[in-house]
Amino acid sequence: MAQLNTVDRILDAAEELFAERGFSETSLRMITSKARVNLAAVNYHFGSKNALIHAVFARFLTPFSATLQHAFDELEARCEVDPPTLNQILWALTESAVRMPQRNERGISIFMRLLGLAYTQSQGHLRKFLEQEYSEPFSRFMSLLKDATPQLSAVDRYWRIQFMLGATAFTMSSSEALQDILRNKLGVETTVQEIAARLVPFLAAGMQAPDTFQIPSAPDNSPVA
Amino acid sequence: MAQLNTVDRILDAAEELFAERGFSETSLRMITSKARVNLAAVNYHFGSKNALIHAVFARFLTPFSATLQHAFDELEARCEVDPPTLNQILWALTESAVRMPQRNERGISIFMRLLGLAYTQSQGHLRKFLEQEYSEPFSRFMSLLKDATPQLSAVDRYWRIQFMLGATAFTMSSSEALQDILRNKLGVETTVQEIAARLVPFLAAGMQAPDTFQIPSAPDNSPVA
DNA sequence: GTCTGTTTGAAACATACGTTTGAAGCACAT
DNA sequence: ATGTGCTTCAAACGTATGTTTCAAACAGAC
Repeated sequence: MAQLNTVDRILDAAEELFAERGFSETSLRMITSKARVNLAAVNYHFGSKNALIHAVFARFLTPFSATLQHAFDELEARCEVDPPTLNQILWALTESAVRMPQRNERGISIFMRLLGLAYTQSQGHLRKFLEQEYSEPFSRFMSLLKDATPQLSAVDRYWRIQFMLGATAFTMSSSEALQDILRNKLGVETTVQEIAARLVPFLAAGMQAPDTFQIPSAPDNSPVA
Repeated sequence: MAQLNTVDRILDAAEELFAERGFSETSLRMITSKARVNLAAVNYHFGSKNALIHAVFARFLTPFSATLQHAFDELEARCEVDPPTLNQILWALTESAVRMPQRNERGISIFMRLLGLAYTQSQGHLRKFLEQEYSEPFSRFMSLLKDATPQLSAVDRYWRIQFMLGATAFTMSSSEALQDILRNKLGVETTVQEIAARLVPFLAAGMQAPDTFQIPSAPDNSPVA
């Protein structure tokens, strides 16, 4: 690995370790020793561990957010009259992610895994940070989705978006492990692009599924027959 | 809250706190003070924090596993010739979860959130514990899914199962937060049963989506249309 | 060379954690 | 009443964490 400055070395090490182990489970000492940097460097350059977490996210989220805005601009410009379709929106998102310049071949995996962790781990400060830093592309995505699925009620749409996010974040976040399993079991090689290519139709189909047809009733009978 | 014995008080408190904050972020001191129990009681009754985590899972997973096996038995008995359909399998799973006797009204939320955490926060010891304790119902579920989706290639099925798991684990693991957002934004109350009722059609539709229609190539052409 | 502002370094700090200890408390059979 | 086995308790232990300190090293300007 090239000899980078202290700040970047810390960010690289932190990014990788956070993605591997989560935030609370990664100590500053792990980060600084992986980065071959003095322990105090984190607090000197970033101020605190939480600020370092924010910086890790900002480093890839800020350019991604710009790329995404651009992709959405193009999309809306291309189809002036009708709103973009669900497939178009999802592909724009996917392509923006795939096209992001990666620091290494695992870039997308790490990227996705971190996003999943941001959602999943309870870190209140992170959620707050992401919400106030990147609310614009997010709500724009939501708004596009809304126009693309007018047949859905607001509540249905809300939940189905969560399902999409879940399938994506979860799969991508463990994509390396999943690719390994597939290689060992079926002898198949898979790229992240191919996973995305399988994911988008899945999501689109789920998003456009027929209405909820049944609510399970209250369980007043014995759980075992 | 009724005056239970020490072991149950610890399990109740731990379950709730783990679901709220995750495992690493929950200390034994939080647990014992919420349970109004001496700090040493955890190590006395369970041996270690990890063993306590296992016990929390075992308490609801063991009866759930039995319920599920029973539901699968019924399902296979009901349709002797044709294998159970995808919808039937998913509903059997959902109903088994919903019908589990709950300690309180948030029981299912906690239950689901813990399952989600088990997948995402994956503490190594937890994954190992779950795999060797509950591999049977899991592989049976996989096998049923295989028979229900003969039209899918093994690779497609594999990925789509991951997508389903992801959507489920992810949504359920943050179901309370998502319910809060929905309450504040749209003023809608949602039960876990309703989430499940929305999730199943989404999953079934995604699972049966038409074949992958396109693999994105090097990113210079537009994938849309 | 010397000064100046920035960055690194080794060490310590305060705090929180999981775990262990050993005495005290308790219920119950003898 | 006395002894016994299990449970609770306050206190301490050892370790790991995030953070701070302050001197040393460094780089660039004069």
